[in-house]
Amino acid sequence: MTSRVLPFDPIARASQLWDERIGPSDTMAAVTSIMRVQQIVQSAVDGALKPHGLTFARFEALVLLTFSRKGSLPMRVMGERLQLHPTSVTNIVDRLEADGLVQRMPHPTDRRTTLAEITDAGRQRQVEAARAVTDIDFGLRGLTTRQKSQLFDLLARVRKTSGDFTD
Amino acid sequence: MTSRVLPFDPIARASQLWDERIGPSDTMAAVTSIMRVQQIVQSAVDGALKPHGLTFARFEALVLLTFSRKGSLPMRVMGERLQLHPTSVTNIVDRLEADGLVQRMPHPTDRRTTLAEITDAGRQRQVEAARAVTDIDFGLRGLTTRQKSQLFDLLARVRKTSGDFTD
DNA sequence: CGAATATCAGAGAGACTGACATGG
DNA sequence: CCCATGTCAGTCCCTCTGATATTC
Repeated sequence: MTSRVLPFDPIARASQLWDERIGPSDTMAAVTSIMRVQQIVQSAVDGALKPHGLTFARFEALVLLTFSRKGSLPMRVMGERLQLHPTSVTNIVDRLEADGLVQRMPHPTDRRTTLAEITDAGRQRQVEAARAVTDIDFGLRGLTTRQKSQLFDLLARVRKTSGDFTD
Repeated sequence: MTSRVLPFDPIARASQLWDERIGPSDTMAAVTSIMRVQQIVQSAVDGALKPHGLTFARFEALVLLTFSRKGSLPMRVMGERLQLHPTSVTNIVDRLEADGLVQRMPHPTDRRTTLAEITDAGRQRQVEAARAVTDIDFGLRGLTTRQKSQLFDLLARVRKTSGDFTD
């Protein structure tokens, strides 16, 4: 990882140079920061989930199914909610099913669609995994509850403007 | 991409259920949002850079070299600044060099280290690519300058707390 | 018939591990 | 001798494209 502590903020420095030589740097600084923090968080979460045989994407799928009324959802709906490519859904459900955490079931009325149903083992694993990630605060450190809420609000604007949802 | 507009915010909904069934959801909501926005931005930026034969990672490397005093940096330093794994630096410089945008040079005094030096073609490409990404605002839409600055500040706290830098 | 759902094969990206050669 | 630097081979995860079978 070349995990070394720099004596200055590399993004702030790049931002300053960008401003001097290219133009307004507010967008560039925000975007680069998002990229880096995503990397920090992803790495922390994946590390915490590894002992439980999950990645963040698989964990999210498991949580989504846990939260669903019947413990099952059409694969297409999973893709919508998690913003995943259809082939990614297939892949993720493959892995979860291979581990016995999820089971593919036929849809009762529409024979095109496949339901992914969480198993008892899946529900159990979800609880353990949720504890693992909350124990490390999802790798998101240094923010108060209020600041996390601000962060969420700012990012929600971006998601909404980008067409993820309306409301 | 299953690019469909949902009539509600999927993260807000998941956050509410998380709160009811698992515990405080502020961290989960913030982290999930970061993941999603990173995906939005990455996809937009990579799309804008594709016609120029660059990815965001390669673009960042090119910019870093452009900003350097001598137009060249040791690979190790590039890894530090861009927070990249040594093998990723090798990979990225490989691609840039294959496209003639960068040139590997021996270090004048330390024969262990290799310098990556930007070429004239590299500088030119960097200018074109910078225009391409700024034209689409790096895919970061819906925020004012002030909000982008807030976002940067919040994320800088996370980066600093996670040990990216001190100052 | 056209559209929707899911799958598969194959490509590309970057991250990481472990091993290695070279040199300070 | 130990450590630093860079490379290589190989694995993993996710993403996307294009093609396909099935069903609505």
